Amino acid sequence: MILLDLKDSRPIYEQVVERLQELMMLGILEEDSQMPSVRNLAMELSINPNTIQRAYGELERRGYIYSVKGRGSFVGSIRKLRTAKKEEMEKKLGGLAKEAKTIGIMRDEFMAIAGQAYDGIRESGQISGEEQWAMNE
Amino acid sequence: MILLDLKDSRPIYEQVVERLQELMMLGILEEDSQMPSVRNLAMELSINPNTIQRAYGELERRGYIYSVKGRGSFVGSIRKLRTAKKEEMEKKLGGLAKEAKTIGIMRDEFMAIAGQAYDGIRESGQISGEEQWAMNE
Amino acid sequence: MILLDLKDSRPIYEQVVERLQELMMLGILEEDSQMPSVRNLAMELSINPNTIQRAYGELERRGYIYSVKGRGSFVGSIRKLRTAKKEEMEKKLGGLAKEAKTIGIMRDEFMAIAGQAYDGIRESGQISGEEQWAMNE
Amino acid sequence: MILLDLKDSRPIYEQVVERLQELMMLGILEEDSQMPSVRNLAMELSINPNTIQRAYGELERRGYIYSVKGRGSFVGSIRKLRTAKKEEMEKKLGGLAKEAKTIGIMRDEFMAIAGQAYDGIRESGQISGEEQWAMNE
DNA sequence: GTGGTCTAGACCACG
DNA sequence: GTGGTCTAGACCACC
Repeated sequence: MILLDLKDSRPIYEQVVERLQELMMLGILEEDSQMPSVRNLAMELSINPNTIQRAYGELERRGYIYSVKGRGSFVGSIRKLRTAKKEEMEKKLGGLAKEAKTIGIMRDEFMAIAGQAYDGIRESGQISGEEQWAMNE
Repeated sequence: MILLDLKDSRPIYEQVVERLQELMMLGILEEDSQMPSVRNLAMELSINPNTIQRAYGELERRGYIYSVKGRGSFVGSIRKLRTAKKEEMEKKLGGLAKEAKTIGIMRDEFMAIAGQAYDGIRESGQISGEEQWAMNE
Repeated sequence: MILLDLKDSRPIYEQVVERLQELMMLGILEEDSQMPSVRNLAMELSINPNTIQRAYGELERRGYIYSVKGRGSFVGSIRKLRTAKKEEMEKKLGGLAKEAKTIGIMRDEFMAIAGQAYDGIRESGQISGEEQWAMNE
Repeated sequence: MILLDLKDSRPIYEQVVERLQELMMLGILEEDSQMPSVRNLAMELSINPNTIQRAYGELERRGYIYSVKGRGSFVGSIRKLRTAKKEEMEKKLGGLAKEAKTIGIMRDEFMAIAGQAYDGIRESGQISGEEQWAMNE
């Protein structure tokens, strides 16, 4: 369920955070259901529990999960988060648009690229062998 | 010509790389013209020559400049670079589109956001048109 | 009578302690009356008896209740407790005042904030007056 | 300059965060000045660098400092933070007021306590021997 | 030298 | 069993 790319420059804990967010957005991790325990998930991904701990900390700070000592971590209210996530995306798109302008890409061309980007998504980065497979739900 | 933001979390060499790319795209640094020398540029920006060295290394690796031993570095073929840069942008947009899909944003909505992003770019304290000069070429 | 919020980050035993203190302050649990037995209360709240045990331990340590071996736990002298509780609050307020001073808040401003805090307490989704009952005494 | 109370139940990194915030608010750590390095501060306080790292991470997240890899950490814009801090304080006071109401403290009494708290601040918790002294500026 | 990430292993509070 | 904190020591990217 979670693929780690050890070759990726992004830190592992961030990859975990992002992937778990996706799983919630997709409804695979349901609201108020219990998250895998820090230790279990760490074992399944063959990484250190501290790394998972940090990922969970991030998720809690961002409101995606809530944790209770001695009981576990649980999926938070997803509806509220979806809008926040959307705003975040708008900001990223804004940055990209700005970049496009500086290299002389006009509006029409930019929109064309965007449309084509949305339509033809071929799994970026064909699975490169070194990736790890873990956590079969 | 180059503005460094020391408060920016991005490494300095990366800021230099990006800004130099822009200057080429805008035609301010012309094809086959000579780049400023490493030590000169370093002095003008008041940063370590190693940092410029690294920036130039990056630019060469990406094909933006070519160096001739004993003579200096020169701007590469801009036309080729512009297409490369555009492809890079397409890839980024693709990633964003993929992300949008996972949280349930449909095509129409995505395009609307993209258009709005291109049109209404208000950047906090942006100096557009007449940029500040930290280095006179 | 006691509402537990499993989503609250505070430990359950602490929620129980606080709520029982309130019930005494409000006179709902009367002086020298018998407290519910550990196992009864645990069953009614559907939580582990150990948790109630710990809550009672805390209450006894703080002087809110006293236990008689073989007979049970009983509510202590409320008058004494009220003053203790008030002192505790004074200490907290003192800490807050100290903090206020360090960031340059003057007396007038501090008092204004305090007054406004006492008057306008709008709690999100607060059930005031007729609270929900999780346990009928 | 920074006192750690190892007996305090609050985690060390949090004590460090709070103390550093105070030092900024008091102007002892000036805007845009460089913070002590992670390793140095850790050594001076005789704690693990990771703990300082975490404290700095918190401070950066909250906007109190900004960090640049390879250069160091620097004090951020304090003016903006002061207002945020004040709002946070209002919230705390609100919680305290609510608590006061539940135990039957009326408005007049609450205000009296608040005033007295602001006036007579005797350093809470006389230095208890076990505290550590470190980081003489 | 700097900050940032990760691992390994430990201890604590909570249920 | 759970999450949370801390230590010790390592490696990396950056300047």
